[in-house]
Parts: sequence; structure tokens; C-alpha cells
Amino acid sequence: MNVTIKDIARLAQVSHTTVSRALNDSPLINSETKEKIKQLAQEMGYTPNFSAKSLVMDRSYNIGLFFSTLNTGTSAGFFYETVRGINSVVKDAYNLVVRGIDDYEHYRSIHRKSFDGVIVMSQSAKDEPFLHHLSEAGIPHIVLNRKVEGLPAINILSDDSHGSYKVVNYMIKKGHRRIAIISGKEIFHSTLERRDGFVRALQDAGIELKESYQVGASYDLKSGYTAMLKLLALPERPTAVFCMNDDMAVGAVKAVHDAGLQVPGDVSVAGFDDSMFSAYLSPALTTVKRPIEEISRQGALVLLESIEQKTLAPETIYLRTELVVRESVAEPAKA
Amino acid sequence: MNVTIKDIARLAQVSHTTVSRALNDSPLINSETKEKIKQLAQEMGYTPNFSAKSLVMDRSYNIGLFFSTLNTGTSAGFFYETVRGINSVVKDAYNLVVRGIDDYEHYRSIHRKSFDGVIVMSQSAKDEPFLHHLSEAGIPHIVLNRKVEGLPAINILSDDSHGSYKVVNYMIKKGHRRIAIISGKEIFHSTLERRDGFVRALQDAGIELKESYQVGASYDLKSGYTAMLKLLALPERPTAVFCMNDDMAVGAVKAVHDAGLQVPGDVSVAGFDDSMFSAYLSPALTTVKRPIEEISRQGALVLLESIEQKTLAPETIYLRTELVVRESVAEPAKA
DNA sequence: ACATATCATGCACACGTTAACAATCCAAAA
DNA sequence: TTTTGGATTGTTAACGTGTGCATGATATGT
Repeated sequence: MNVTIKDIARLAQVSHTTVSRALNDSPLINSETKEKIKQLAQEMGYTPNFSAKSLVMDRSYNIGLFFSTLNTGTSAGFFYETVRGINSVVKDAYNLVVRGIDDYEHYRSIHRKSFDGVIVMSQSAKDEPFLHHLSEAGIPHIVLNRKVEGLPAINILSDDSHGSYKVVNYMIKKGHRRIAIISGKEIFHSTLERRDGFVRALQDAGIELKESYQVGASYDLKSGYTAMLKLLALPERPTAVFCMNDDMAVGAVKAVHDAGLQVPGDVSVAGFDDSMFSAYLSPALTTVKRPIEEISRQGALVLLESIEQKTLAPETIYLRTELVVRESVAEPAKA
Repeated sequence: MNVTIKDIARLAQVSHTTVSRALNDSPLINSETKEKIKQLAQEMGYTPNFSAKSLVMDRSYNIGLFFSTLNTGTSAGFFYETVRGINSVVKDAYNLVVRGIDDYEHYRSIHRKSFDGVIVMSQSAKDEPFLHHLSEAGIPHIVLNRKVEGLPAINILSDDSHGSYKVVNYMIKKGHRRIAIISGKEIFHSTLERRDGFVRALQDAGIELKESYQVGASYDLKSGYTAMLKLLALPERPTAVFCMNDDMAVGAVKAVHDAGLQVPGDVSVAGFDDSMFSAYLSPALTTVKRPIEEISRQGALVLLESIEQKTLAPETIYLRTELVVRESVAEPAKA
């Protein structure tokens, strides 16, 4: 049997009310008795019953971390860094509950009583109904990784468009003109952003966009592999390929090798994310660093703050992406 | 304001007790009224208040997933697959709460009221005090990934020793005699297991163990890189190197390349885990498949069962590992 | 010495749910 | 008719905690 404040009250010869106040540092209580009670609680190994607390305080002490999906399209490194970033902030003040949005058929079971706040790692516009639900239910929430258009929200995301601009621009500076792109899932918002940077960089350099140099994939290794195969089969194959994430870049590099060609000798390849392994590939991957852990940490901080203060001003915070130059992009071979 | 069973009771002209019974499918209630109430609840958008439920039922509806650490040593793929496996079983019957054991200074706040059950993804013997705490606190729990010695527990793990035996044996069959090993953190139990298989394979083949062919690392990419550098600097360098996980193998391969050598031409390399990316490296990594997602799924199933039935018989379930032959191990060059 | 302000504590209820026990109704048995 | 008993429903308390209000004690000011 667990000790309750009533047990403490009995031993301390006071009412359970006094104990409750003492443990919550109420200014109403004499500091001596307060100390006495606190020490007693400590000795008896008291821990509050959060169910009871929740019931009366109308709080759940749960923070929800929702991904668009936990199945396909979410890369392991991305997932890991997100959880780590948030966990480092949340500690044990709250329970961090991890979920996939697509696990739900309806959102009825998600309400203010079950989550004090929600962090949405939003990858796709498909999440919109879920975000609407959070708004209607009055659950404090923040959206990471994606700018949501319809409704006001707190957004924290990286400047993906600018990031991909930088890496493509870098390719151009190296002398590439035949530059292709391997895209991720069309439904993901970051896909649009990254393509936008690609297109802008090409336009600014006066390079024409070729339809055949844009091939779709789905952010996983295999899709990057097959996409690159398509590009290599082209009559005039590109000299540089920008992949929308590192996973696909790994697949793409593999495809180049399997075709008996070299990276970057025959084809330059760049990725996006700066996954942990990208520095250790051969050749080391030139990519764009995206501060996922930092985004997550900041997001958690903002959310906790807004939970305490009950005041959440819609805002959008952009965190900088950073070009990471390694070995996989070089000057094109003289044609 | 949320609707409660009392609100439903008022509209249905019954007592709140009847509503509670109806919604819980009690056989005491007339099936007509039961239907009527259920429908009404549906229309009113009723969702139970879990705090109240928890308080009276003495359950938290929380399942804890504890990793030894969320910081260093836990690889992203491992983490991701674990969460996925468990999540696929737990669904929304429980909240899945993710934590790192090393986040805690004391375990006082972890008790039967805060977790209905706990899944420990245990990587190190350092977890022992935590496991003891769970036992003492009477919290149903299972231990994944590691055989715990001291106290009775439900264990689900892969047969790592046998797995590494298989891959090292494969190297020997290919003709290697100078075989080295790159170890992970000594504190991790799997490190001992995998070394055991390595040693046995060598002994069975009558190959002498060389001290200089055993170098320590810490399961991350970088440590694999530097460990391989040491091996390459040896006067008589090994022809094959077994890395205790795929991450280190990636680092090791990189080191070989940076030294101007080839895999598997000059040095064969094998890993462990069969991470998602290992098939897409160049050369594709020969490794041992470890069914992490399956272990997690099974573990979750067993835990849920034992929570319902209140009966948990200590047992140890081993899941098979599997040699995955790819390109990174070949016959040694004629010396 | 008395009124008043300040401080410290206790009483009683509330939160939403379940469950032991009591109560009612109606049909069947005596 | 009276009794028994099953089927339904209601009454009440309980879970552990926080809080508005009342109460008592002590110090302050006149």
C-alpha cells in the first residue's frame, strides 16, 4: 500500500489539508511545520498520486508527441533526434507519450483531459484535420517541421527551401549545369520546400528546368536507388543529383556504384539532413544540416511555457540550415 | 466543458451508476437501456475521464518504455524499430511513455500507480538497480535484449552469441585466419554475448586468439573508424574484421577507404544488426539480422497479457538471429 | 483592556468514476 | 393470497488530492 497525505497527516498530527499545502509550498503554512511535514514525507517515501491530482487539477501530466506516421517515410535518425531533443527538456515533469497520427481513426479520445499539451512533428498536409481537432479541443500545441497555413499555430521549423538553394547553388558554382533532383513523398510539406530551393537556384543561374531531371521517390533508401537508376538510364545523364534526404542519397550512391560508375567522379550526389552516418560514407556525403534536435528542444520549451502561462501567441520560428561540404560533390568531368 | 456520465444520466433519466454499467457492458443492465445509453453517449461525444477512472481502478493506463540511455550507445535504428514494434501492439489502449533510465537519480517516482507495466530495453548491467526497483515496487515488467541473472524476470532477446558465431564462422569458411573484432561498450551485455560467439568460432577452428586483434570501441560510427585505424596500423594486419554492430562497421569501412585500401579486396568487414541502410552501402554489408521489431512486439504482447491476468511466469525467450550474406566479406587475397 | 488585523490550521466539499449493498418490480411458485 | 426470487435500477461511499470558507490563536494598535 502506498502512503498518502492522510497517512502523513496522522503521524504529523495535522489535517491532510495542511500536508497538501505544505508539500505544495503554500505560503499559508508556517515554515517550521512545513519543514517537518516535508521531511516526514521524505522519510515515509511519499509520492503523490497523479491520478487524484489530475482529477482535481484538471491536468493529465501527459505531453503527446505525434508523428504523421510511425511507419514509412519517417527515418530512424529523424525520429531518434526528435525524441531525444524533447526528452531532454521534458524530463520527468511530464510523461512523454509517443504516437503516430495515422494510428487513429477518429480523434475523440484526444482531449484536454488526456494531454496537457501536444507536440506535432508534422510532415504532411494530411495532418490538417488533426491540427484542427487540437485547436477545437483547446489543447495547447506546437507544430514542428512544417508551416501550417490554414489556422494560427506556433511553428518551429528549419528553412528547408534556403537549405536546398544553398546546396544546389554550390553544385552550380562547381560548374554543374545538368543537375537533377530526387524528390521525397509529394504529400510531405518539406518536399515542396526543398524543391522550391532547387528551382530557385537553377532559375537564378539561368539554367533550364528539365522534366526528365526531376524524379519522384519516397524518402527511403530503396526509392533513392531506383530513382537514380532512372536518371542514369537517360540519354544525357545529369552530372549532379540532389537528393531530398540522406537516406535516398545513400541509395542513389549505391545505384551509381552498381552501374560501374564513381561518385563524385562520374556523378556528384548531395543529400539533406546531415544524418549521423553521412560523414562516414565513402565518399563522405555533402549535405545540408537540419537542426532537428534543436527544433525539438525549442519546441518543447515553448510548449511548456505556454502550458504554464496559458498564453500561446501564434508565431513562426525558423532555424537555419547549413551547407555541409564533404566529398560527394566535385567538379564535373570535362565532357 | 466535457460531458460526464452524470450528464448522460440526466438525459437518459437514469442514475449515473446505470450509465457506468451500460458503458462497461455490465450484464446487469437491460440490453435495451444499454443500447439507448450507448447511443446517447455516442451522440453527446462522451469520452471517459481517465484520471477519475485511474483513481478508482488503481490503474494508470501507462506503459513505460525504458531504455538504458537515450544518449550515447543507443543507435537510431534500434530505437526506432523498438518503438515501432511496441507501438503496433499497444495502440491506444495505453499511453506509451518513453524514458531513459539514466534520466533518473532515484526511482521513487516510478511505482505501481504511475505505470501499469514497464518494458525495459536493457543494454547494460547498470540497469540492475532499476530492475530491482521494479520488482520491489511490484510493477509487472519484461526485459528485452538482455538476460538478467540475479532475479527472476521475463526475458526476450536474440541469440547474439550464436549470431556472431555464424558470421565469424562464415569468415573462416571463406579462408580467413587473421580475424579481428571491434567491440562495443564493455558495459553492454550484448557485447559479452557477441564476443563469446567470436571466441568460440575461432576456438572451434583452432585459430589462436590474438590480443592485438581485439580492439574496444563504443557502438558509434566514429569509434568504429578509429578502431579500424588501429587495426590497419598493425604490422600484420587482419584480413577480416567483425564489428559488433553495423554503425561501427560503417565507420570501419570508411577507415579502410581512407587508408587507400578496398573492402573486401584488402580487408573483409562484417557488422551486426542488419540496419536498414546496410544493404545500400558500397559494398553492401554482410551482417547478422537481429529481429528487434519482433522482439519488441512479442515483449509488448507478453506484458499486456500478464497485466490482464496478473500472472507473469518468469521465462526466457530467445529469437533467432540470421546471417545475412552480402558483399563486404570475400575470400582473402593470396598472401 | 479591548478591538482589530494577521497568521496558521481545520472542515467540508468537489473532481468523475466504480462497486458494495439496498431497493424495487414483476413473475413464478407455494 | 402470500412468498420467493431473479432481473434491473438506485443509493451511497470510496479513491487521493486541492481549495473556499470558517475558526482559532496570536500580535498589534489605540
